[in-house]
Amino acid sequence: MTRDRISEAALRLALERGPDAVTVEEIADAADVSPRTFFNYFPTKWDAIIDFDLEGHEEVADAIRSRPTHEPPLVAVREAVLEHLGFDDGDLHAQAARMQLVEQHEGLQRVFHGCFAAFEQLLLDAVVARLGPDHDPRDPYPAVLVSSVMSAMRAAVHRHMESPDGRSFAEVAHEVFDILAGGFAPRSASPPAPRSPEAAGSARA
Amino acid sequence: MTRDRISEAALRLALERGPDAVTVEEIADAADVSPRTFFNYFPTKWDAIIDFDLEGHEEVADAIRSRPTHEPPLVAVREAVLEHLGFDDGDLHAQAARMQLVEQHEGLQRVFHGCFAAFEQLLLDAVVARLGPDHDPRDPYPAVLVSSVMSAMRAAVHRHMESPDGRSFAEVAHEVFDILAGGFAPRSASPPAPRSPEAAGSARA
DNA sequence: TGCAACCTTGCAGTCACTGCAGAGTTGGTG
DNA sequence: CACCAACTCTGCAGTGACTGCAAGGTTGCA
Repeated sequence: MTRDRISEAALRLALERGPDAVTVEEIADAADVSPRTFFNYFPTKWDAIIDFDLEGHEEVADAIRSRPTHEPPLVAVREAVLEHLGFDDGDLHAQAARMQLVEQHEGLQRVFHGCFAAFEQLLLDAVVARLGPDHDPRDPYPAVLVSSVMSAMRAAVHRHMESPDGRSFAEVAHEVFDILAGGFAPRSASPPAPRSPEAAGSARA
Repeated sequence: MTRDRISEAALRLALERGPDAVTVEEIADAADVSPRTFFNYFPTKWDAIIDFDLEGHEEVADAIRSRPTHEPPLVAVREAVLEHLGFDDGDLHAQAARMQLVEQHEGLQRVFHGCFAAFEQLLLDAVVARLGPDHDPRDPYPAVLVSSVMSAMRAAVHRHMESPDGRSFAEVAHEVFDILAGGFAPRSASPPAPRSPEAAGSARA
C-alpha cells in the first residue's frame, strides 16, 4: 500500500505539471514517505508513474500454457489474452491517463516499451513451452507471433483510448487479432469489419 | 565525425567493462572531447552506446510512400524494408555487439525499444500516407501492420545474431515476413520453410 | 580587418540514484 | 517481561547524469 500511495502521487503530480517538472522528493512528500523510501519501491521516477505490475500478467502466461495443445498458437494466445486481460473501466480510466502522458513524453515512452517487453518475454516463454521441448529453438516463429500480438494489443489500447466511439475494448481487440490472423490482407473498406458471432468464440467452438 | 568518435568509444568501453561501469567522463576522454561536448551529441549515455540514427531510416519511409499504390500494404512495406535495410556484414558485426549488450542490460533495452518505436512512427506515417487522406484515421490496421513488421524485424535480427548458421539475414527476414503474411498459420514442421525462388523477388517480378 | 556562424569548453548547479548503517515497529519465544 | 529476529522506514554521504549559460577558438566570407 505504500507502493500504491507512491505511484498514485507520482501519476497525479505528473499529470498536473508534466513528468519532467516533478522531482522524486515531491512525489515522496506527497506520498508521506522519505525520498529514500521511494527508491525502495521503484528504481526510477518513471517506473513510479507507470507502475507496471507483472504479477497479474503471469496469469496470462499460465493460461497460454494450459490451452489445449491442438490449438493453433495464435488462437491460444488470443483466447488467453482476451480472457485474462479483461480491462474493466476503472483500469481503463487510470490507464488512459497514463497513456496520455506516455504519448507526450519520450522518457516515459522508453520505460513503457521496456515494461511491455518484459511482459512479452513472459508470453514468449509460455508459447515456446507449448510448442514442446523438441521444437527448434532458433525458429523465429514464436517470437514474431508474440511480438505481433503485443503490438496489436498496444494498438488496440491506443485505438480504444483515443476515440471513444462506444466500441468496447473487447471489440477492438478482436478486430486487431483478426487482422493478424488474416495475414494483413487488404480490406475492401476501412470501417471495422463486422465479426461473425462464431468467429468471436472460434477457439472454444 | 565527432559524433562517431563518441559513439565508437562508448560502445567499445561498454563492451569492455559493462555499460554500468562506464562513466560519461570516461567516454568523453576516450573520444578526446570534453564531457560537456558529449551531451551536445547524445542526450544520455545509453543513446551514445546504441547510436541509433534515424536519418538512414527515412529512406525506408520514402520507399514505402513510392511503392505502387495497388500493392497490398504488407507487400509494400516488406519490399521497402528489405530493399533499404540491406545490412552489410560490417553493419551486422557492430550491430551484433550492440545486441549482445542490449540483451543483458535493462536500461539499454529501454532505450533500444524507444529508438525502434521512433522508427516505427516513421513507417506508420508512410503507410498511412499510402492509404490516402480518406482513410479512417481510427482504423488500427496500419498501426498493427507496422508494429508487427517491426517486431518481425527485431526477431529476425536476433535470430540472425544468435545462431550464425550460414543463413543470410535476407533469408531470415523473408521467413519472418512469410509468417506475417500467412496469418501465423501453424507450420507442419519447425525447420525453416524453404522459400521458392520466385517468392523471394515476388513484388519485383 | 571585421563579422557571423559554428563547435567546443568550463563552471555551477540540480537532481536521480545507491550503499550503508541506524532507528522504529511488529510478532513470536523463552 | 525480556529477548530476539524480521521487516520497514529513514538519514546521510557520495557518485554521476544532465542542463543552462557564457566565454573562447576556429572557419569562412565580405
